[in-house]
Amino acid sequence: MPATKGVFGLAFKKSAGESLVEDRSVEFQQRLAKLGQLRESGVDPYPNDFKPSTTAAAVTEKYGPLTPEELEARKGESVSIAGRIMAKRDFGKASFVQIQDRSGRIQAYAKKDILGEAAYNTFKLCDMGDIIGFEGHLFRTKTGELTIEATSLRLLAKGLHPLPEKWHGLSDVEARYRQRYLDLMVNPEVKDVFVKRSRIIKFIRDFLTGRDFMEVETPMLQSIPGGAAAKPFKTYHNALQMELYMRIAPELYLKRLIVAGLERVFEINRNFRNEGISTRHNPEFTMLEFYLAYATFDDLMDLTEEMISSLIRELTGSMKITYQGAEIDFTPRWTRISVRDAILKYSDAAEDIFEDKDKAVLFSKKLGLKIPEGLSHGKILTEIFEEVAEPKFIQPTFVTHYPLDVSPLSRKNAKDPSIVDRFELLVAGREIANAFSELNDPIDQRERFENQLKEKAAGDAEAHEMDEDFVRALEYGMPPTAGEGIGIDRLVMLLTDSPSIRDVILFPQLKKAVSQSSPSAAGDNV
RNA sequence: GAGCCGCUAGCUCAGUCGGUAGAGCAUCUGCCUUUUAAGCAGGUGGCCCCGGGUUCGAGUCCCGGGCGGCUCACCA
Repeated sequence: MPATKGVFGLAFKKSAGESLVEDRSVEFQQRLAKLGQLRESGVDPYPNDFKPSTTAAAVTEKYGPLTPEELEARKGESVSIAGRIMAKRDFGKASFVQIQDRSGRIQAYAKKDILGEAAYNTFKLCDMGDIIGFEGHLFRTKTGELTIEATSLRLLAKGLHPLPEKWHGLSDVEARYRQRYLDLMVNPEVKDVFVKRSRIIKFIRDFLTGRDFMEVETPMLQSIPGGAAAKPFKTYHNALQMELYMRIAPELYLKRLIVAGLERVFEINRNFRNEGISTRHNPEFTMLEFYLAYATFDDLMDLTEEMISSLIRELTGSMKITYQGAEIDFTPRWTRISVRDAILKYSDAAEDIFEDKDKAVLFSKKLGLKIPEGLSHGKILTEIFEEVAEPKFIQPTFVTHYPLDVSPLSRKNAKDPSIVDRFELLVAGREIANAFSELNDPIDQRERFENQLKEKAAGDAEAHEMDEDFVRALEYGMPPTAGEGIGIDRLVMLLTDSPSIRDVILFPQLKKAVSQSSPSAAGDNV
């Protein structure tokens, strides 16, 4: 009604300033008016003294199996629930509402006879999307639905925005990412993904601590961004007057802790890489890295197999998952194949490409690969591998023995110094884990860094930096160690059948939204 | 960075050949004390992403820009 809108719109303006009531939808104005009515009738629309006694799921579990007669007999048992109104079916002097809390939904029945005139009038001013709390006992409706009959009811937080549509939910992808709280509120399958993500991380944490690993946290702000080949984010510390980088990997710090004698450490935390964004890349992403002294990359293949297969059993009760239509079987033991054998198996390459760089260049050209001038032999072989073999590994596969010059931190193979004792775990054609026997020879490590510096000088922006303190740490002696990194986001994608990394990150990185509230923002963008 | 697609009411979407901007849900008013996307009747609600251009006339056609999605490139 226009008169009501005008009156309460004006009343609100006086107390809270004009900006809030301008440029808003009609429904926002209507809800503001209801807020005003509630305050005028002495109801605090945002109280904080209500404590629910239980949850929707717990109530359903406890009372769901009982017959209507049994429920009638237990009318004296009162429960209290708090949550958001997700549906409202109003009959005038009685009403059904669906209440959603963290556990799920349950129906409540509000009847004027029971609640009384004043409380029912307050309830009438509650809308879909408001948070309410109520107390009552259980009964079953004519249609058989377990329902709480409210004996008292309170508004706990007034919502001023209408909720997305009850049937289709929120499907606009951009809105889902920018307003993830709405996505989580109305799309239950989205919440399921993040519940699963939480369980996965907890499982891994328990798995490793159960094997005497210690969880640690190492610097995210680093003066030398090391441990991976990637472009870092740069930042500046004012008081220290120094440039810092967001870390691209924790590796070099975790290995310092191995030098220190911690022997078994892991970290689950964020890495930051200043690179492109895609369905598989977010600028910040979560990485598990763990290091185990007196072990080799062979040991880590066994450990990884055990960790991931038991994780999948725990999560699904089975050893198989479906990812984007492909069935993937994690039953051990997984295939193990070297980069060299994989190339020979999946292409018609001759063996001499591994000994003769010119032959490798020739073969890569035959494949149609664009190989920049000056690319090292090992990098060319890696490119060939990625082209011909990587997409073939749908089932979990350990690909071992990468070329030396793409692995500046790995231990050389004892028999063939052109390759390293390293593996990547590939699933659905994607890298899930990367691990190696760690290089602990400080002289060798220094030479590798120096080679990286040469590549950097030759134009490779992602070549590794020299880290003198890390080399010095190795000079004190690092026990023989194996280390591994697992991209948590990509693992979660796999286990939740999510096609995009944005589906498994709560707030994925997007460009700055064009402001809807300040008209001047359009000018700022030009 | 390139190509393709999208952007219309709070949400989900129509909008024909360029000719007065629509539906469902939500919301508002009235009725309704066991509903299940409750129902019945009647209303409100629009910077058609932004800026130019063509035209008597642009949501629609053309150009430029923004944001998003997908694919490719990049990212071992």
